[in-house]
Amino acid sequence: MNTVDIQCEVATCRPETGDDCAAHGTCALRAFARTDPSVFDRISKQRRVFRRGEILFHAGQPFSYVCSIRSGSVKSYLCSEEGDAQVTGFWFAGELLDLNGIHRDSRACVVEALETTSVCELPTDFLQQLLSDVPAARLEMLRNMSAQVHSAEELIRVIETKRTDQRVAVFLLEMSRRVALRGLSDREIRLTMSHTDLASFLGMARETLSRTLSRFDAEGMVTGRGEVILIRDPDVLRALARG
Amino acid sequence: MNTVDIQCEVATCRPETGDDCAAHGTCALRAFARTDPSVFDRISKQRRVFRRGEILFHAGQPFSYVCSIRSGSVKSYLCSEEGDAQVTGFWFAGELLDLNGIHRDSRACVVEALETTSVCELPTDFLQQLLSDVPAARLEMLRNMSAQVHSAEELIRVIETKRTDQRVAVFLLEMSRRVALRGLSDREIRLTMSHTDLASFLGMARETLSRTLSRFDAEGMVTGRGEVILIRDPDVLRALARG
DNA sequence: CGACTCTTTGAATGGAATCAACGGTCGTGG
DNA sequence: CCACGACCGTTGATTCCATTCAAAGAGTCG
Repeated sequence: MNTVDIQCEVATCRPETGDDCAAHGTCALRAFARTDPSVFDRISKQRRVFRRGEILFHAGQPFSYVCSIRSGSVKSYLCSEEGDAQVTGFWFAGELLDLNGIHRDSRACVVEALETTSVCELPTDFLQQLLSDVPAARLEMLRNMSAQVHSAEELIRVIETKRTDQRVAVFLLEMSRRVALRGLSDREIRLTMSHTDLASFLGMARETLSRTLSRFDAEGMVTGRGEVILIRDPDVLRALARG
Repeated sequence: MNTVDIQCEVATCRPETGDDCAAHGTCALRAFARTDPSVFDRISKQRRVFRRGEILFHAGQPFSYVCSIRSGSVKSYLCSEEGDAQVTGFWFAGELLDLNGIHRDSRACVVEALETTSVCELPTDFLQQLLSDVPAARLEMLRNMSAQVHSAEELIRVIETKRTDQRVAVFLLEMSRRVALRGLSDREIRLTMSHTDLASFLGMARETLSRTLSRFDAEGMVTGRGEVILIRDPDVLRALARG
């Protein structure tokens, strides 16, 4: 068994069950089951697969389960009264979705699959039971939500203080960090979302994003601006992101 | 006993102890002690008072207690490597501070008193114990953190999609909502922070904020732009905020 | 009273949005 | 198999909102 297999031995990530989980040790639900192997089955039984464009859930629906991504990627977005969508995030294997819906017992945003995506669904009553019985689950849940507050505030800081090209640099570096966490190359970024989605997330016009990526390519910082972007010069990117 | 006294009977808010808590039923620590009056004393014993400009804690310090505001107000901010401060939030009576520090066991931001401010400090080991023993505390903590993720995302949406004058309108309405929660007039906004702080929070230059408030005053939507702002025409403000 | 900080207002600059048109890709259906 | 339309991305020209620069005014504290 190699390293990846060892990291995948718990909770949602069991190779022996024919698993497709790509979380590679980053799965937040892992910790929930750490002390009691019997909960493995209960968590891993609740699975679903969505294809590109399919909706995992809509804003306003009851918050009946916590959703964790096994593989693939999704975007979350808000719909204003005027009908225009504001993308609030992109989520990858191992990450928990829509935790900001808990405080109202209903989904805060729409979540849509960006590619074929497999998820685990943890019913909220079972979550409550886990939080009651398993100290590690309590800690993990606190840490996970805390991290989400942190990353939201970090995004605010970037949007408020950085130019558009710096925001793009920050995003590429952040994506690099996230794919590296999952054991993949930190040089190869797969953009499963459209430029329109990404521009919305970064708070700029899609034309501006397009121009920026073109410039990064022309200046040799990255290669490509389509689905795959290769980071050529992380140091220059970091210098730009720093401002 | 009037309504306010009843709302203040628990946890950090007991009039009979000569209390100065202004949370008026919005105190997040309330729920922590709901089922067991004995924890009241333990929570309410840990108090401190800070004067304007004093630091409650610095970024990077160990996360040894959760801090809840009894009365007064504070700002939280990040310091970048270049030394410039980015204000991440303003916090008032009943609100929990720096929950985004939990995931690293260290303070994520600097918190500074904007006026004379009284706080409750709940040691983390005691918090863990409460989360283990008191289901209501678990729920409250989840909801509170979820709400913080939600409000951060809401701020992102506002900053990314609204013009500067719309952001100011949104802020004033949000402040109106928050003071109303505490039983005060929803027409009178006390700005305990400087324009510089507020402009940083809203992602604009302080000159722009100043101009915007002047215009709001001149156009009759509000009165005053100093420490106290009176909302004259909430409907126009709402229409502007909606965009 | 004077030093300091914070706020206000004006004028000029600049960055990003918007408007507009073209090119590429994909899926569909003739 | 190719033509067509829909959608997405690219690039250029123009416009405008907000920042920046600059300076004066107001408030505060020792």
